[in-house]
Amino acid sequence: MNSMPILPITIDARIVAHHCEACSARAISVCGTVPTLELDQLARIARPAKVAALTEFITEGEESLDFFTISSGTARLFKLLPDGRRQITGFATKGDFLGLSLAGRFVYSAEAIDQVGFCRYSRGKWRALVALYPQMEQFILDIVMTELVAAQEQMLLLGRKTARERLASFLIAQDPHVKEPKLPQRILLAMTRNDIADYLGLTVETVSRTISQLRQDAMITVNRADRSVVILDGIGLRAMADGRSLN
Amino acid sequence: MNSMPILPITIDARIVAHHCEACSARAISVCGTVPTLELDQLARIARPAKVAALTEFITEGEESLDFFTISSGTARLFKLLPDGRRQITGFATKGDFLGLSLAGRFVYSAEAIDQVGFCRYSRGKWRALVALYPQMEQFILDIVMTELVAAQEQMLLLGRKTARERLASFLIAQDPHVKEPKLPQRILLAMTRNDIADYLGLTVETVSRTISQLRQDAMITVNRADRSVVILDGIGLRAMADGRSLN
DNA sequence: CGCTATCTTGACAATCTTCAAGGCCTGTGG
DNA sequence: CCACAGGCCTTGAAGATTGTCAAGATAGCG
Repeated sequence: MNSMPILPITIDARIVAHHCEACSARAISVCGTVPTLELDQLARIARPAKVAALTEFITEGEESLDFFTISSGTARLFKLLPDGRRQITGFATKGDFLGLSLAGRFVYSAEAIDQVGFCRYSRGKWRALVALYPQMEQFILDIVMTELVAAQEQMLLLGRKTARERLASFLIAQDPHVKEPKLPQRILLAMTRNDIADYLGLTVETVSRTISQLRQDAMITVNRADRSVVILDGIGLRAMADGRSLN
Repeated sequence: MNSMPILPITIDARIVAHHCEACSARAISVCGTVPTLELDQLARIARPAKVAALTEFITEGEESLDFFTISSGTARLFKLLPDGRRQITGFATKGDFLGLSLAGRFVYSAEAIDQVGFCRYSRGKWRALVALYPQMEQFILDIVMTELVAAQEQMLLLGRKTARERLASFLIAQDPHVKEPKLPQRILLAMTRNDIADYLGLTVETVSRTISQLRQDAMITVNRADRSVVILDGIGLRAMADGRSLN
């Protein structure tokens, strides 16, 4: 299936490894499982790239030759129906690992929301690397399991939550300080209202109206200029997200 | 974390292995990755059990001490909201592997629909076995990835498909002969209309009405006595499921 | 400074839900 | 063997949440 040997190349490893060593995504990505000393192995097969906003770099149904790890920016992952209905299955940011496939074909598309930096890896060469560093497989299993847990949570949201509950769930999940529901937290949203709608199984109008409601209820404030949201009532929003709210 | 050694027990392995060797689920389950000759290793840690219909054998949020493999019957996997709203995330049958957990707690509940047979495995002993048979980890990764693909497909269904499209998708997925859309196919449903509703993000009434519609449109026939459905127009149903149908 | 994207808001429509009642099937007991 | 009880399923009528269509507001960009 794969042919290129990854070992017998004899250029200076320190130079090759440089872009991986310096990569700020490494600490939180699969790349972190490769020991620093052997990072040149990874760097040799990583093909870094940068794409502009709105570039589709993974297309559902196409042959899945590569894996991707995101190093900067935000991408939306989505599935389409023939008439254009879109379901966003998730957003990918720094450190995320993309390229789930079935029978050699990608199962979703990925599009850059803003400028996105990523590394491509040929699946064949990647497999050879995983064989060398078994801890990578364990790490990937953890990633996939975490994603599966998130996917099931999203099924609950899409199948059973109201528009308000969906928005509350979404906003809380965007909050990087999820753990401490203290102080007002400011969230910067990379995605448009339309993206949020397609992620939550709603329309743009419903998203907009619901956000306005939450603002009127003094649970959040919104700044359209920089697409930021401040959570005023984290406790209340959390209760609403969990379906514990009265209305 | 785990302590019990799994190797030094000296009773006749052929006897211990018996219930695994004879198990009809082994061919399609993780258990199949353990070589037949070493099946006693697996049999020694497998704790077979049988539960009656409506027994909840996994509870969301409880400590996840065990894994499960289903050997017979059908179980529903679900998540609940505090007010009782339920989302069924999947159905498990012979060969399926259960017990996804996060931070040591189950992320969904599982309940027997009819009489369900399964094997329990302590997570600690299981890990020791996986260490011995690395192909098990690969197999588990494949399972989890397949489930993730299915979960994302279900997100598309829950977020963007109409009631008719949901029912069509569900019925097609139940058809064991999915590959060949020929001849009328008979499907035996283990679950109630209520289960189907909670799986598709609808109400019982909508499920019932939509099934009636499909019957009037001569796409299926339904037998309430044995809970069977016959697919008359597989092509049309498939088109509807994929969102290619006109109405 | 106007052009275009995105977002917001309003009025109306539709799908799906809710509430209610009746029918079907099974199993149990007289 | 038949009657009755209890699930489960189906159907109807009314209601509500969300979607659709349309127009206006705001902000970024040349």
